[in-house]
Amino acid sequence: MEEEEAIRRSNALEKDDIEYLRDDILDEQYLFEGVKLTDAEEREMRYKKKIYELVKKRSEEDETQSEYRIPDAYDEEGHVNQEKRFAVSLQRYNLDSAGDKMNPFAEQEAWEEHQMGKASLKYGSKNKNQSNDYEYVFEDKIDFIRDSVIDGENLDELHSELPDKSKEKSALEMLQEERKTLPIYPYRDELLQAVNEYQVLVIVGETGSGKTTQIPQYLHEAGYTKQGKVGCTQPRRVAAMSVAARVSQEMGVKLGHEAHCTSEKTILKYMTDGMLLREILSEPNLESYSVLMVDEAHERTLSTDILFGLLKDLIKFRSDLKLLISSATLDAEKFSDYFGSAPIFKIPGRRYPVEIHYTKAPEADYIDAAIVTVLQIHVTQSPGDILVFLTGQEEIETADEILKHRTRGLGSKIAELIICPIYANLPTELQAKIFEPTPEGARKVVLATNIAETSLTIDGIKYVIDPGFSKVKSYNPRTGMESLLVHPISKASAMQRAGRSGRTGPGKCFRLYTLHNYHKDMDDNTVPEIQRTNLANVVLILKSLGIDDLVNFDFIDPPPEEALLKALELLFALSALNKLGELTKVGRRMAEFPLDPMLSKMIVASDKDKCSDEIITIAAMLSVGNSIFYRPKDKQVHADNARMNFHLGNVGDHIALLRVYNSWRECNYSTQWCYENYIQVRSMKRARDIRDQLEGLLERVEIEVTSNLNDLDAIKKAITSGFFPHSAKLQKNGSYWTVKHPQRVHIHPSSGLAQVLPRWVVYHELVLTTKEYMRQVTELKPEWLVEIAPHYYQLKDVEDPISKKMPRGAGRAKE
DNA sequence: GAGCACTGC
Repeated sequence: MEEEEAIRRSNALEKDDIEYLRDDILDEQYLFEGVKLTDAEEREMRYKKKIYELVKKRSEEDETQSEYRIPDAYDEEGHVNQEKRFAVSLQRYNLDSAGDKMNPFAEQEAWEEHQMGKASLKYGSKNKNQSNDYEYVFEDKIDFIRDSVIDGENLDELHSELPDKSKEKSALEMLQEERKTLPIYPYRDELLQAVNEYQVLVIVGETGSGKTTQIPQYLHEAGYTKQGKVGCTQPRRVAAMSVAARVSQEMGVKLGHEAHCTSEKTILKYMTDGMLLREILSEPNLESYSVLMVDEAHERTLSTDILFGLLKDLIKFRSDLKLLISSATLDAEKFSDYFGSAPIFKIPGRRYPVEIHYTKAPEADYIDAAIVTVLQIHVTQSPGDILVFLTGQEEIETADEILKHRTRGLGSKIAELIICPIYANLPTELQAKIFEPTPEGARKVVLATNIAETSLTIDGIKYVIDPGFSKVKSYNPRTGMESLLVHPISKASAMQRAGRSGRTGPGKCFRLYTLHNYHKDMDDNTVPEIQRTNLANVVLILKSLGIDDLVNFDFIDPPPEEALLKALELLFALSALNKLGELTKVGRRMAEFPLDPMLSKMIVASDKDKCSDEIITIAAMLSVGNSIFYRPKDKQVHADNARMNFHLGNVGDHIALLRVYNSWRECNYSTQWCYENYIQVRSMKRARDIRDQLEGLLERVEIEVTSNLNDLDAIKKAITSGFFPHSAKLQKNGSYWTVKHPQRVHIHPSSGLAQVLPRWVVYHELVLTTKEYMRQVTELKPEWLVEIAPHYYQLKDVEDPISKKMPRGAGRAKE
């Protein structure tokens, strides 16, 4: 009976299932060797082995090649470059596949060998492998070598000087007591003296030293706020807001008065770096400030880099302005050099030691390696949660599935493993799961993107698994194409990731690459954003500040000259600059909007077509990005159907976005409506915020808010006024050819027009993934191009040889 | 018929 059933089931097995099955057997044998199984468990195991043997035997008969899981392709712009991935792991992979060709059953043999090894390990050899230098976390698949320990800092204080909560104290007094326990407190007077003495100071302080909350308060206490505000910039909005809230609590004032926000009385202001940048536009000398602190400068955001250039110049004219640059250790010298050898002031952080482990040999499949490592930690290491860094949503979903599968069925034999995925596009309700405390006896494993590297901290993490990759946005100024590619992280990122394990106690970090990889294949620092992004917006801001010689602007790291020229070229085409490179009236109006120039131009142009109301909605929706539609893996069909409702009539993606927003507004910004239509509430709220802001700005540039919803052509024309450089023409084979700077592109499959293929389109952006895709596409009448941008398009550009052969409308699906 | 790290205005 059991035999027959096994044969029947083995016939139905897919390749993936076989791998799962084998993994199950291996897991089970490894994890529970020596543990007495119940009868049922033993039967189950016997049964699984039977199926596996049957499948194995059959595959031998078929003489099929055994398959090794190939590491994900590392795509480069336009092609796949395997070599560029960690060379060593590649080497190993090549060796393996060479072996494959000679022996199609290599994998099966390896499995048998493995089983043999198991038998001998049982009798004691396991322990012999362990020594102090080599810590074998598991002998099975991945060997780790303990390499170093990042020392903890300032720990005595942490234990001894906690505030005495036994005495009766007011909340404010308690907060004041707590302030004194921060690592920065003993350095207060020394720091103030240094600020007094030098105009620019580089402050090096680990997270947890209290620098962000305390330094502005110290400056206030020392009287700097009598001459002007103390401003402090953060790369992220949430950080700025939460710090402001904390500080106003400590100062015993209401948020928005003494700390943060805009009123006359504001003395401490926490803001994003982008906000300060825009403030310089209206107040070039920043007269209302006496001190500026650029926090988290090592993150090198686009705005931080621009601020550096502007502030370096500004302090020459404002000798009374104090500048503090706060950074993590690695970049401090560089900042100091840039600001004329400014002194560096070091503040210890509050961190526990972290042990760093490297793999002994490179791992070709890092997802698999990460999963194995999770299971090993779970079985062999003391309690504490695990954080795994992966590159994207898809990887996280895959890892989630495999982990669930592998732990299922183990039931009560191992402690519970709670799997929590986290990435930016995950709906908020699901994100909350990672902050729930782990129940007694269970262990939490967080599968995260880079979001966990800087943007959020999770308590209770003791183990970090770092495969060493992340997705990096890059920009090709020649083609104007953006791409999001998997790339090895920098050493600085690796340190940051490791540090995430030592926040609440001593931690361990398992790096799924070798020490050799770390030294040879990883850059010291991540390439700053300014060198891998579209600079159109930056150039417009600098131009409106009267900075004309951009090539010689004092960037701390200059962007590629080609990117600057491309940006100038675009601004000229949009009529924001004249032939002399001077800002025009249109350009001045555009600069008022905190958007990419093509979006700003679209808004400014909407005045003419009397559809500014619709256009600012579209601009807001486009700025939110591609996180409007929610498409869970198990409900893709429903989600796609819901999405197509907004595309009825093949109106194009821009109008579809407008319909989404208007429908949401009509039902009173209902959350329920979002759920029903597979729309992300969070993104919609953000779109609403941006839209409100844009509406306010319309008034400033004296554009009336007018609605022209019935004339879709007017709306499309306004879109074209901003995006005419992004036009493309259909080719016979269904691909498109961009009109200027010709290259082959395709409509992204998520577009409502992907099946429709209009002859002419205007697109929002080009992205390179598996192909060159246009994302957010709307149909266009070619004569508009000549009408709207006669300086850019001539009749010959839009003459359409196809149209002479095909009647109008051919090549399109029925509407 | 593909796939999207993060952030900001």
